[in-house]
Amino acid sequence: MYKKKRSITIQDVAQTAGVSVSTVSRVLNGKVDVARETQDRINGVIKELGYTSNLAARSMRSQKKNLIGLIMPDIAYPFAIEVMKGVNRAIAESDFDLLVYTTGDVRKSGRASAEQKYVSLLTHSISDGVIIVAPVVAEFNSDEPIVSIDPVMSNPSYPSVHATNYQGAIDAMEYLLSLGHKRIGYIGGRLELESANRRLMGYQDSLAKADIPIDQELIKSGDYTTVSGVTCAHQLLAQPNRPTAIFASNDQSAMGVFQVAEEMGLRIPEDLSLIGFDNIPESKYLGLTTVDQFIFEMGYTATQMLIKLINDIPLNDQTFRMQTSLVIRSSCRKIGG
Amino acid sequence: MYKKKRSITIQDVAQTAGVSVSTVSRVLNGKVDVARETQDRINGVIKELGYTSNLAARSMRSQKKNLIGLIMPDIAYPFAIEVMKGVNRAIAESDFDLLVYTTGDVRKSGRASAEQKYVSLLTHSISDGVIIVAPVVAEFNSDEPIVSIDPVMSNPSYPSVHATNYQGAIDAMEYLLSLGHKRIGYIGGRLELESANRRLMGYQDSLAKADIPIDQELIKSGDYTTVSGVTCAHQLLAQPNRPTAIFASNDQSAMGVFQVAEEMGLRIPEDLSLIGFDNIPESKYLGLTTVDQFIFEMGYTATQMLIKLINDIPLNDQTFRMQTSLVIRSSCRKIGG
DNA sequence: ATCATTTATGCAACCGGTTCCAATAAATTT
DNA sequence: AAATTTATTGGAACCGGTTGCATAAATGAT
Repeated sequence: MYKKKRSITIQDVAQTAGVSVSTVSRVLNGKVDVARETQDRINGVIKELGYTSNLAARSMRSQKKNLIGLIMPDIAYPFAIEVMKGVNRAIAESDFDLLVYTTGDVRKSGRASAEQKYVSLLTHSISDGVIIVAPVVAEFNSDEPIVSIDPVMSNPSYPSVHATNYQGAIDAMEYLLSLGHKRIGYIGGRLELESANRRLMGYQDSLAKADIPIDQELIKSGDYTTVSGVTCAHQLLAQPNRPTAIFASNDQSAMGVFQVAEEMGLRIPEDLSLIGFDNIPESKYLGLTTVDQFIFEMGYTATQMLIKLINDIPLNDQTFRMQTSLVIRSSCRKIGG
Repeated sequence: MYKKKRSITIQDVAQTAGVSVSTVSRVLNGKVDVARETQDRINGVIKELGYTSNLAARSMRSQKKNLIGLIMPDIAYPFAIEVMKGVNRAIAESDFDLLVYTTGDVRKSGRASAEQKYVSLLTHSISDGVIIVAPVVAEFNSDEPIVSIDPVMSNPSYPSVHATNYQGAIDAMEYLLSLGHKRIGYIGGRLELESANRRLMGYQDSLAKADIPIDQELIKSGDYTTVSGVTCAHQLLAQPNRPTAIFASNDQSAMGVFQVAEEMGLRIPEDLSLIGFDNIPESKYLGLTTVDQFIFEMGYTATQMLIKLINDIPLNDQTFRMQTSLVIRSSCRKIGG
């Protein structure tokens, strides 16, 4: 039913207006060398026929598309949403429009291989540049600017913005330590991501510095989801000598801990201190003490960097390190206090 | 710096593999009539060169793009985000990928005129179909399927899904009325949207049915934002004979009421009952009693409808009415109770 | 009145693919 | 061995635009 209806092309406009296709193209692109009179006639026809240009065809020849692409495997989790909001803000302030590309599910696409596909999908077709969230490949062969958020490695070949994950973890741990905690459980994130590694390192180094031996039983590896938070929390809290505090490597997994604690009748912070990482909006309501990594700002900054690249303005820094900051709420308490 | 690098095209592949462009195209599209041996060689070259096809060029000729477009003027408010999540879910379950298009700000685009532009932008270029959120125009000239969410009119020319806004408002009001409230303030939404009108109607009709005269002083018109909620709440609560309850036509404006109440030292629900509409995630944390309109499900359903249209499966109903449901939390109380 | 410019427009190539059709070679049939 | 069929492959038109170049008409200069 839909396939038959052919849409109105520039040819139709040209024919109706009695001019050549090139002339129509010129008025569409605001070129000056077309007679006023002709312009008006063509514009009239365009309106009358309801013509709109075909993006695909256009972007195949012309340079500027005024479109920025944002690639994320999944857009339904808080981190992604915050990034989007930041990008959205920067977009709103610019001439560019935004195209968010997603497959809806990480698993739907075999990561690495798919990633390159998506990049070029948007890249040399449709947009002027691309922001990619949590990419896992080291290098893209793309003819367009790319900025990444939270990349695999600390120093990828493309510009990137990421939080000071290591320092953030140190801050979280020193806070817990300062409250007198000695048995601190850790719920890790997706280890293929640099952020997860850095946070884990921060956890371990803090312990070492405080002369507390590392107990492997206290380190559980999750994948940044609430579900994995639940699993890990169970493992952690079922132990006979259970930890007095848990450092969840992101807020989503911390939410899992909240759930398990409630199930088990453990009060937070009375019976268990909990600290997260990210500071997603929900954390405010839950009173979760966490490390703010300013996700919104990361999205905003990445977009600004990308726009600079598109306009051939050199970047001050290839990688922007977003300073994290501990936000203390009510999920931690002095031990025995 | 970026402009020079030409990306790898099908021509390059063909040349390197020593075959014609058409042959490469065939193996790319999995056509059977190519010799095994040739296929392997070409696939090798493709991998070696890191070739990926140009979406724009491809979609210009071929039918199926396996891409769905979602158009929203702004993606940074809760309603939009919930819709996206729903769409995301349906996408994840399907063969399709998703392209979300936004200008980042309603004001950046002159609505109506721009709207058509965006639709055709995605429509006859790149995607197989489009979902458009809160469109204001009555008809689109598009050669592709369209489904709208929360359209201007109750019966637009295109398929749509929207909540039972009128009934939802009635439910909210009857609840308030049943608690003994007689002076009920109303904070309206964007009146160009059908949803805002229907809810207002529900408010008025409920009052009429309960034989309570309508006081224009109690009806303030906002625009669905928290900011406007604040403004309206001020106007409502500054009155000498202030309302004992407020019905905010969406949760975001209800959040504005929370703020103002706190400022004025009014406790909710002790001093003021408050009810919202939408049931956005934040409402749970705020304990806001509200009318759930299942935004996630609307996005999910719209996507399923669209996929049906794309596959030429007829729809049971042109317009899907999502049943609303009152969710009672802790922001309302019996008057004098 | 003639020649040089300028202005307005059309022609045709091109962007990177897809697809129909024809051509060639190999395999089968008679 | 000739005729027919089948399996591969290349050629070329086409999708809907943009753009450099050529041409024609109009204007200005001499």
